[in-house]
Amino acid sequence: MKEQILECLKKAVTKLGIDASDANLSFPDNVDHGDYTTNIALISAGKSKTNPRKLAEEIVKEIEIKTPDFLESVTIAGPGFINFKIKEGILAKEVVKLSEAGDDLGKSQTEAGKKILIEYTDPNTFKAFHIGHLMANAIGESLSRLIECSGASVTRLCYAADIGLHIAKAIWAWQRHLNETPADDADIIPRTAFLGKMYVEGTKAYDDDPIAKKDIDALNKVIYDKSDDKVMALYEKGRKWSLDHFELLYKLLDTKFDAYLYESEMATVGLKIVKENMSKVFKESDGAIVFHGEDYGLHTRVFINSVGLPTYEAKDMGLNATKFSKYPDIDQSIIVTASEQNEYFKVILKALSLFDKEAAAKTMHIGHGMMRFASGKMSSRTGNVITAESLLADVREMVAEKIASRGFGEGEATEISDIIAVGAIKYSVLRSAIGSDIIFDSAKSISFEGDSGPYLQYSAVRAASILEKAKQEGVSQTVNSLPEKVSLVEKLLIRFPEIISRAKAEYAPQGVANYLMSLAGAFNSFYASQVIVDKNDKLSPYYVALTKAFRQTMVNGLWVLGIKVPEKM
RNA sequence: GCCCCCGUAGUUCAAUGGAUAGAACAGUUCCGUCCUAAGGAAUAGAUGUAGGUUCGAUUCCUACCGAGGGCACCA
Repeated sequence: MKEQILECLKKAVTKLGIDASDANLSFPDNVDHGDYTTNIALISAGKSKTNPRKLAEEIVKEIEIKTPDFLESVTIAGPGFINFKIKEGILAKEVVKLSEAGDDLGKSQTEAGKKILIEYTDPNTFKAFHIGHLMANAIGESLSRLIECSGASVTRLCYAADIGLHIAKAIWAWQRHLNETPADDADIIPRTAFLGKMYVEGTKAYDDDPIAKKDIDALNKVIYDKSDDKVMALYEKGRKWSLDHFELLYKLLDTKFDAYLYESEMATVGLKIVKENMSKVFKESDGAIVFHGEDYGLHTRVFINSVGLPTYEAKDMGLNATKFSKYPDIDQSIIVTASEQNEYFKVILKALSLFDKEAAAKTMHIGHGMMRFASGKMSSRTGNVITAESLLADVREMVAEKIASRGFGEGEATEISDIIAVGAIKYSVLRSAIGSDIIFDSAKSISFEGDSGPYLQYSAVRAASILEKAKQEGVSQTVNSLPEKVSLVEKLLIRFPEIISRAKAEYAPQGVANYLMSLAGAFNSFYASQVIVDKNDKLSPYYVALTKAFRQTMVNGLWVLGIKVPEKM
């Protein structure tokens, strides 16, 4: 319908000598204004210095020569907006169609055939998987799903830091606490917690004690060179513990990576690339190999340090090359990290563009905000972090208390608690613009009411329970009568595909989150205002279809956010 | 010092340059024979300051104030 209105609008303005490329249709903020609106008269009146309302009148006159028959009215409002109202009966018919759509609702094929690589989460072995990683994962997963909705195929990559100074710090401390090493068959959480503690201790020693610093730097080289079996045994053990733990979390968070890349594998290839491009891109400076970003309005960064080890920068060069050699036919490579790396990635992409223009053009960095405490930044260096594990445990416990009186079996209760806890956490991340920081105080700041994940899940669950009742009461599946008037629910439902495609175009999952909130709110008002399942009401089959369309839209929309809907809650 | 981001109700967040700046939480009131009250209805409350561009600015530009991030051998 949108296409038909737009075409009709374009025809009308072209006749009046207005550039049709300015023609646009959007959703008015207030649904009373109509289903679609255009500000074309305002735009072109500005250009040609004419009266916008008068111009709008002329446009409407042109449109009215042959108005599409599904339109109720075309009116002018405010300073010169042209509002299109679709006949309510048509909207109702449209919703009945939506109720039969299923899992494809909201999906398109506009990007079919495209291959997209997306890297996110990027945890560090030997360090805690904290709520910042959880945030990164929620955002990356949602972006992946938005892209999948456009028909493109998505390859999810996880790049784990498993080499570098942070690990030398942890192992240095570990060597001093060998007798405290947890057993391999101990629970995974205390094992990785031990590693995190070692990291904090090693970092402190590195900063405070010059001798320890020297030892740790030397140990770092030993790890890169794999020159000491005892050290490597600790390294392998700790690395495996961390990776095993991450895997458990991915499962809980409903992320499935297609491939894992490790920093340790990028060192050699990264060194090689930097050395190959020494003259034109990288330069020697104080014994290190650097890229002079200043020449491009950026800042200088070290790619190979003065003892010949690749820094994160060089390894990123290797990572990038590996991505394009492993997946030669990709159209786009997206990297999602915290926004503290925004400037860093500008430098990296500039350097890359100087020797591989095509790869640089296909690569995009998306910076997401950071989880912060009201008192300041989280820091895994000092151990001032909340681990994903502890947040999940706290939130799960809050959910468990809420559902305790509902008589679920133990297994069922655990499953429901997981789904709701993860939903509550992910929603609290995804409801905001991804670039902005989130102030996080404690699990108490995760909401279960109002603008929250559980509110959305609850609305969908309640809709499911209505559908169940309709089945039991034998309300007819075929819709024979349609209402003359529709509610806000119908008007919002038909927007869903456009909401998804816009969120995808802008890499903005919060557009979906905000939409689902409005939709759920509209449905809950509708739910409260009338009985949906009623055998004596001839409109009941229609209301049931509406509920079905609502339920499916919620399920699909929440899927985009990486949030599951439980059977009951 | 230089560069980048951000300042919206008491709080946490929305708002492709457009119409009366939306929600939620907290506050004050209501709604329990009804499909799950994690719900619904009502009420009060906000664009840091000063300019500029524009028919129109929360949105763009400038300055100031305030808060964050980044700036050489960490990741």
